[in-house]
Amino acid sequence: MRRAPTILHLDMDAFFAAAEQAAKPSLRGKPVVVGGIGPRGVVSTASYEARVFGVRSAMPTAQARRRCPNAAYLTPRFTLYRQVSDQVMELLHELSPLVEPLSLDEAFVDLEAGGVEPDTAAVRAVGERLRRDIARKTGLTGSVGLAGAKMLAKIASEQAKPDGLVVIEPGTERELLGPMTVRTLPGVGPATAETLRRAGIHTVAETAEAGEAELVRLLGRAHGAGLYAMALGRDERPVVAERDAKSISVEDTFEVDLTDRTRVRAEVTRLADRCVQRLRAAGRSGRTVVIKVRNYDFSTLTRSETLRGPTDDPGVVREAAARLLDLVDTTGGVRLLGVGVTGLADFTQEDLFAQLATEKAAEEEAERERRAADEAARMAADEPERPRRWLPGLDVVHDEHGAGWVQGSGVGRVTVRFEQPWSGPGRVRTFPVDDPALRPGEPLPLVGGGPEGDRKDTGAPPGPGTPDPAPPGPGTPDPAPSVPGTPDPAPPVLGSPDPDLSGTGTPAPGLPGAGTSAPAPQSSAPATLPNSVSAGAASEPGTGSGAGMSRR
DNA sequence: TCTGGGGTCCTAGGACCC
DNA sequence: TCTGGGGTCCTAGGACCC
Repeated sequence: MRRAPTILHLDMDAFFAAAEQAAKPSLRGKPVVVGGIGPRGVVSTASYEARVFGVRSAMPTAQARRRCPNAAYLTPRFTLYRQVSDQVMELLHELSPLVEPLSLDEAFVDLEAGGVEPDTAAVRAVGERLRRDIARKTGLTGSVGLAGAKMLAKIASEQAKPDGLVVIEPGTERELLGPMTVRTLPGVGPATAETLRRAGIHTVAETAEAGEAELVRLLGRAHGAGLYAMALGRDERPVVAERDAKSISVEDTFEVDLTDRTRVRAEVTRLADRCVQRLRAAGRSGRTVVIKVRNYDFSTLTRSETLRGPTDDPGVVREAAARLLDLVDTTGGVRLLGVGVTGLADFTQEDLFAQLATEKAAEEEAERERRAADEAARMAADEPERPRRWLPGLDVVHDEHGAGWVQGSGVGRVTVRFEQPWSGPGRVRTFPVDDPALRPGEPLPLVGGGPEGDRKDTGAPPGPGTPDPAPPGPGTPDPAPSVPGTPDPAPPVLGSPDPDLSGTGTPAPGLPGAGTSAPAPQSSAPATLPNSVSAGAASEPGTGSGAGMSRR
């Protein structure tokens, strides 16, 4: 606990939704919900306008739609969010070398390590300047908390929201925290709160009064002791820059539960490949392969297998995942599948043992065969060249009308609003979904684009050569002529009424699962056989879990 | 029309070793 | 031959966070 509030916590306000509003002028000041669009989607972020209607993060999107039918429901555009996040993180690094990102929109900064004078006036000035810089550079707002400890800085930024700054003066924390609910403390979720409630503990002050021994009894060693310290305002955790990832995983929830075992196997294979792609992109390899299965009744289980050495070989991960799947009964229907890798290392098996060129060549040959088999499997699993899915919110470019975004689609049509971050609200046009003039586009920068911004392919060419009779282009402050009466009298149905293009990039439901998914080719991977046999294997199929359709 | 996707950390039991 | 004790690895599950 420092004697000056030199730990800064930054939290961008309604980040995803705010970025969408900055990108899409017609949505400014209106309720916007970013998240899963499909029948099983959940809300990632709701704009403040949508929160008024009770829409919250983690709420099922279906429920959000009931509460706020007129909001724009948009699929997330992580490419954009990452770009903006990079800009923000860059600003933070100008303050100190010690920056600890918590997510795309949140980070701690150790101002003391950045040489900022350890007094309230100085850190406050730094915080305010940061907020101005963020607004100037990204067009978005962020809230800043300053305190002598991480936990308190985070609580401060929460209190500062939206678009504010709060300093917690060292020495005042116990008084401040005392009356707050235990849920304020980091690490206290629904389960812990319920345990504490049953013990008559509701506030932070009551948590402190309970004493460490009691908390440890209730919650276990680590959690109890940690919580007790937090309740006293004690938090010595240092700000740590860039930690290496410890696991990499991918998962998909299906719009309709999977029952066909062949299809389940094909999906696990796809997930294994996606997981390895990410693993390789990160330049890592992993030793333990994990699969995750969520059943129709939401019960969830994992199975894992530790290999003899780390691998980034797609075939090896696929085969391990397939073996693990064999341990699981999926007859009731599968809602979600996941594949992950843990025990990450920075090297691969080949680096260590494959100096021999012959071995290397064999490896590559096997790899080629796998890819071919893969391709065949994909064909067989009828995944034709990816039917174009116009998800609401995504960027598009039209040959004539330029850059815009998908407002909705269905019954063979797609509705696009043509506007850019720097334009006025744009107008809406509808096309056949297979209109060759319409292509997916790239996110446009929120700030600094614009007519003179010399963008290529934004479809907002400043000069001549804009055949559109009434393009909402630059210099045309045109407030959406097609929508008279400013506040969208009939807010276009955002999101899609059409079930077949809902969803999150998961395959369309109702595929006949015609997968004659080619059996994986010969493994030939002696270096990565399982090291141990799962102790639980014997008790697996048929018994307990299989029939366990109880609970809930 | 209930409940995403990507992570982290902790606990607990069994195996295995000394 | 009434049975220690610690340490590490592996597996499974759960809570929590954004």
